[in-house]
Amino acid sequence: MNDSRTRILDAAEALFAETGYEATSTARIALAAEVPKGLLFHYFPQKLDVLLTLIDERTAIEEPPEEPLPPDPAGALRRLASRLPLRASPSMRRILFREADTHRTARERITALNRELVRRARRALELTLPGARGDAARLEVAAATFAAVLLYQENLFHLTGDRIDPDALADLITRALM
Amino acid sequence: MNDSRTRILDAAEALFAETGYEATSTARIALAAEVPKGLLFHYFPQKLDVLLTLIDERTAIEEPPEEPLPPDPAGALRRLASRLPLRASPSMRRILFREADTHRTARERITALNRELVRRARRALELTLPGARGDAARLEVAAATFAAVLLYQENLFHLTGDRIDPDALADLITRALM
Amino acid sequence: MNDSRTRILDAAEALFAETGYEATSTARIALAAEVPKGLLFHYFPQKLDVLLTLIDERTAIEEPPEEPLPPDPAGALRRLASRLPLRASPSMRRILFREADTHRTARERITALNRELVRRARRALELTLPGARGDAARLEVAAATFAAVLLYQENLFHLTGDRIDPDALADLITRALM
Amino acid sequence: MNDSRTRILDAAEALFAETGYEATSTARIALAAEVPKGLLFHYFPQKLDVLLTLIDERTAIEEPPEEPLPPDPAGALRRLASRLPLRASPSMRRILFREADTHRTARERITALNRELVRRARRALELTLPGARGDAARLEVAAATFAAVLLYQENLFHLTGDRIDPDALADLITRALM
DNA sequence: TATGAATGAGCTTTCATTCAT
DNA sequence: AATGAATGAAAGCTCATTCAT
Repeated sequence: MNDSRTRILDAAEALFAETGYEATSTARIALAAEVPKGLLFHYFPQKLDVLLTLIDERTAIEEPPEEPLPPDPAGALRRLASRLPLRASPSMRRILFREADTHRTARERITALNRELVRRARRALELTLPGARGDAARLEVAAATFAAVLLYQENLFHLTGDRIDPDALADLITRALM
Repeated sequence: MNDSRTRILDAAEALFAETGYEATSTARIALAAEVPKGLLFHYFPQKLDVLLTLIDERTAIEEPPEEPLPPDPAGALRRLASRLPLRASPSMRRILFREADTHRTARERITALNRELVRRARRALELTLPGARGDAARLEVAAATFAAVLLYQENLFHLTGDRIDPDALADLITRALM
Repeated sequence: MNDSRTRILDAAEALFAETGYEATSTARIALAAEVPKGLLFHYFPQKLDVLLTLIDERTAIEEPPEEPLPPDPAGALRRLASRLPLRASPSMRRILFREADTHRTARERITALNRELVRRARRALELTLPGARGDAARLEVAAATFAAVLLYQENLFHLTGDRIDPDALADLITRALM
Repeated sequence: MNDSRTRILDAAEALFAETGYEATSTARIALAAEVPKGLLFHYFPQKLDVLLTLIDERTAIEEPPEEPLPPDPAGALRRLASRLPLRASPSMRRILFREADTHRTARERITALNRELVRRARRALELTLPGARGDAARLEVAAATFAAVLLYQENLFHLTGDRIDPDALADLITRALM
């Protein structure tokens, strides 16, 4: 139901990801969505509302899952690395990172994502390396580093082309704490 | 001499950094540079040329310095972290990262920066940790991780607000290799 | 209905005829048509489309009529001369000839007009001068000459101011073939 | 001597012929002439002066030659047809005809050319067909027709592509008067 | 909801022309 | 005579947005 609205958002998602928000005209969105130009403004009074709606409805920071973590630190980090706690299509991820510079809403999502990622990494390390708890500061740095690399990959990998193997990363971080 | 051209580039640099390339009109650039609109196109036939010229003339990947590295790995990494091998103002850095998604020239600079950064980190670790040379793969991951965090900071720090202490990072990486 | 589009074409037709395509600005067309500047580009994405549409919609090469020709050659040519097989206003005719040099579409129309004109003249002479059929080459030259003078008048008369009387022309051509 | 001025005129001649006066910018002329933009305006205060100078200096209507005409009418016309009494390069001829619609100076040259052409044709026919002198009106039409076809060829031949053989034309006109 | 014509501000770019050197 | 930076009006065109139907 409400086919048009969805088609508009689909088209905008694809175009924003490819060309960027500013360089995408509402006319092009309507054309790609096969919807009359006027209808776009029926659902989204301003062009900006299309972007905000996309971020609002098509990106979400996930809660940590219920399943128990693997007992070893490398395994725990590896599982974390296997999937960012961000429910969003590849297109939406690109949009989120690209527009974060200029749009608060996108920036807030990324901040939340970063925070959640660090929190999970910290918790995973705390649980699997009880001995390391003594040095809380070092553990924090390890968690932040882990999160930074994952977000770096998400954001800049398609630019630099070099990818860090998640397993090797998990292994590296673990070693630093033992 | 050639005051106007410089003023145009200065104005563009500031505005592109603040608002992004697409959202900055040539009229605003000319106004900020206090030159007539037409003059901008005398020096830069297309708006895009302003951006490309900025990247070309105001960003450069530095060659590694001559000075000897500190003998300890943490110290060597720390010195590396203290300054990216990128000769560019803070504004130009923002522009470089923001436009990398859509402009090949910017993307190539970042790729080169990443490569140079990894190369230096690798070399620093090889020289200061001769024993680690045995495990080349792990050393490579360590170098890449180090570079990733530095670029992540450069790119996303002003978004997430969390900063990883470079000294602690250097320490962490070093530990993982011992 | 669709008043604006027609008004734009009307205004363009008048202005192109008077000043030429290149020297007529879209702003002047919109002003003369009493429509906002933007609307012109709603109907015609490029300025050139206005010209091409005019040529396409407002000039047409006519098919020969059904009515029987007068039995005598001079009469037959005279009727031909009385009306070019070109359905187009005087303004459109001027535009067609003036822009033929630089626009293929206009050139093609004139070529078609020339061909049709020669074809009709040849046929008129063949039918009314059965005896002349023997010298096909001379008849062809006569037809081509007749067509050339008519198109010359159309194109250059308002320049030179001298007009050849069509009846006298028909008479002259006929005499040459007897 | 005065190389620059000549180079500007040469470049303008080529460009006006190819693209038309309006569509040729002074910058393009200067570029093609390999002359600084400012210099053009030193020699020609206005762009229009370039065109007027070209017409003034590089087109001229020729006086009739001294040599005696061939004694037969077809031969006399044939010689006339072999060369228009217009001293001008092919480029200048195109410019003359193309700009005649909008520039009085060009129009006046063509009018003069037409008049001279008719005058010569009339005189040729009078001299070689003394018997025809009786019907002055018919002779006038013949001369005008002859001139019209020659100018038509000059102006529209490269458009329609069909060329009337001058010998056959001379023959046709002659026959009509006998 | 749906439609696409209408609007006008603003965009990038072009241009003829000026002028200090 | 030579030069190219400077000027600003105006060009073609794009755009988000409105609105009558």
